[in-house]
Amino acid sequence: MFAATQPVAKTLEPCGTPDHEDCGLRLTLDRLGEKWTVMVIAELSTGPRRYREIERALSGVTQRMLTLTLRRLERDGLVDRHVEPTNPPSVTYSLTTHGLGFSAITAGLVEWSREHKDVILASREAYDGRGKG
Amino acid sequence: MFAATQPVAKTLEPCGTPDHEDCGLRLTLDRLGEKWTVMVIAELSTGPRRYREIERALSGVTQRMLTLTLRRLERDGLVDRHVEPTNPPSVTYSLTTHGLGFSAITAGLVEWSREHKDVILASREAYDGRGKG
DNA sequence: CCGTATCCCAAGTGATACTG
DNA sequence: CAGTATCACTTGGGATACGG
Repeated sequence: MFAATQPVAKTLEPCGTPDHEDCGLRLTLDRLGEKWTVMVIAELSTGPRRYREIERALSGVTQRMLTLTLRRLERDGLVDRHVEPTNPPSVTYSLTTHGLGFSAITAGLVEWSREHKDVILASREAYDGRGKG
Repeated sequence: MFAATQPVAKTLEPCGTPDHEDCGLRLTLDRLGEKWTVMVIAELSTGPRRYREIERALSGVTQRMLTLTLRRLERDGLVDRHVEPTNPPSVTYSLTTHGLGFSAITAGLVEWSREHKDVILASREAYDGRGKG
């Protein structure tokens, strides 16, 4: 009960310096900031999926964006792409070991978001409700 | 050693559905995706700071972006803004209890990023190095 | 000291059409 | 099935100048 008024999360400090680029945080945030990344990771976190399966799971995604997202995740070594040379071809995506660790991080994010959704929304309403007395 | 080939992070699945907007993940990701959010949180994670102190700590930030970032964090209830009506005025920012929890989440992100920076960079180089034999 | 107001550009994204 | 190509739009963010 004493920590609330006096924050003590030293872990974060080294990345607030001018040298923050060097700590690699931007690499992660750039990926995370993209619209479909977490949902793709989420879909793959329960097992390998084919392109079409991911597309169907992510309501609203365009082929362009799905492919872009998958390519970037593959480039960063988070996702593995396997092509079965049938006709028509069958392409399967899965998380790498590296990607699996990433999915654990995002899982914490998802959980926190779900738990604090209402707090955030309420806070916004209160904030926006100012302007008169 | 058995988990690497068969991912099992069920926690993520509910947010990959078409109803993903409802889980509040987007609220968190929108904030996180912004360029200066994590660095502001990082700076405040070790204690309250005045506007000018944050500005100096975040090399390269403009007043416009710093103010924008702080306002959005305040609106979401993550940061508290305290004005001391001196002349000239003194404004102090600090993490709320809510924000402190958020900083814990981002701390995990920072740590993971630092540990995997090299893996990501190497993976990119390997990926980009394709095109010939 | 602590902001706000404008302008402007680049990047992320969506829509749509086409292909091996 | 699994993409690629093109275009057009919207938003984030930097530069700069001004104000209480």
